Amino acid sequence: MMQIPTLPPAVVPRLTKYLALIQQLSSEGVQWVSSQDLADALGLTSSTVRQDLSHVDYSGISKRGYETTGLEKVLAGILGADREWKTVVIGAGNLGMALARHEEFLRHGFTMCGVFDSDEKKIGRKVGRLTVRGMRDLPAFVGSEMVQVGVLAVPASAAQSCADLLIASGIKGLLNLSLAHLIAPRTVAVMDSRMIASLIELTHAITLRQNPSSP
Amino acid sequence: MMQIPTLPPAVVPRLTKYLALIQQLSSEGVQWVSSQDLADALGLTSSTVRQDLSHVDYSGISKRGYETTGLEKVLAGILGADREWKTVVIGAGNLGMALARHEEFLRHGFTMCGVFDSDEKKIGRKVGRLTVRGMRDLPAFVGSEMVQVGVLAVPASAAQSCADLLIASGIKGLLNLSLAHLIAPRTVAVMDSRMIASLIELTHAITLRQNPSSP
DNA sequence: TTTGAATCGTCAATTATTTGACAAAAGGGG
DNA sequence: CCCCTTTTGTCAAATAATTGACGATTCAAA
Repeated sequence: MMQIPTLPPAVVPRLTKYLALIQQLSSEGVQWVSSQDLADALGLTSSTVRQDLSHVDYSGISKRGYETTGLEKVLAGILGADREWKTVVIGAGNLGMALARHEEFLRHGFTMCGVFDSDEKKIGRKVGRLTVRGMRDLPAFVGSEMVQVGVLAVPASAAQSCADLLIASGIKGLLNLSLAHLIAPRTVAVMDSRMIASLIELTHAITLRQNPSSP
Repeated sequence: MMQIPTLPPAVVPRLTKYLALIQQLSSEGVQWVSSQDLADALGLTSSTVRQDLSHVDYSGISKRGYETTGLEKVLAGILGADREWKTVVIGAGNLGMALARHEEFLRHGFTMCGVFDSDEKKIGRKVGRLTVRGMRDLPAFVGSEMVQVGVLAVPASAAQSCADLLIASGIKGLLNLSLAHLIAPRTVAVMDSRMIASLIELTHAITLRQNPSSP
């Protein structure tokens, strides 16, 4: 079985950046990429890139760098980006509906197989080739369809209760798009991708830059 | 003028979490919150919370903790969450349209004042009370409306060129929702909130948890 | 074949972050 | 009023992340 050593937490987000960039490069026909190339493109030092890639079971070659196709394959394997992931969206508001139709997800291996909402009025609506279902159907659906990933596109106030239902249904991982902090057992992975929080960090950064005491 | 000392990078994302939680608590009528309360709710240690808040010009009181309304105000000031931010969305696909209508943005002070797309066929479509405009109108619009924030909801391949146009138009900050890495001058703040990248980190975490060598 | 330049892998030094510890402050009960 | 408990603010220790340095390797050109 393939080795998957635990990586330092700071490394994982950068591996996703390397993978994204290398996928682009290899699709453009680039065959070799050096740690310096990656660093320049991503605003890092080449030392950081080499240190990160030392955690990965793939060797570069002096004077050439890393072969894009090989490194792409290894990174995708470590990150799980070489598999299909059955995914449901919770919340059929503007955001949830848009995500259910977002082709980018499919392109990266996330197969949207259901959209759920607690609002009776939304049940039955069409979203692309899917139909909005009620929350009460969720546990059976996740169980029978072997859904692994749930995307929470619900208001912060509903996020924890939706998460609890998904967890009880046997979901493996949650992507939280709400501003709420989710509590989950260690057996379930949770990642936050909170646009509002990012926007607030952004306005902090803007304020700093406009302030004379900034660096 | 208000002090805005530069904060350690690791602290800022946590301040947004404290703010979100305290806003919820104070709306529920909670008047005092201790570092331990915050830590428990967010999965941190109370030491980290106190260390973080020591960067902030606001004192707690022994035996009580921090007053929610006061701390909320100070955090909001530091993070820029007490102001209005004129915002445009670039990209009128599923995601861009959904974001333009997302009430959560407005509720947090981000006033959507324009949606832009390079696709001629999309120009003129209605998005709530807004109308999709062409990219060529963007520079004049950003300038005359004093738009400060741009949200990039375009494919990775178009992200950098859209960013360049926004930067040339005088935008102050960018929220990048694409998988691409953006390059910008230091005068323009950039934050990434890449759902696909988060999903890939999530599948890595799921894979780890299913692997016997995991912690 | 030898030399020179580019680039890797790794180690050690530096810098940053998180944690634990505790004196001082504040409130409440006797 | 004094003591006991809770909780802050801060310091120093422990841990983690990043960077710089350099020998080893590889390729290409002389």
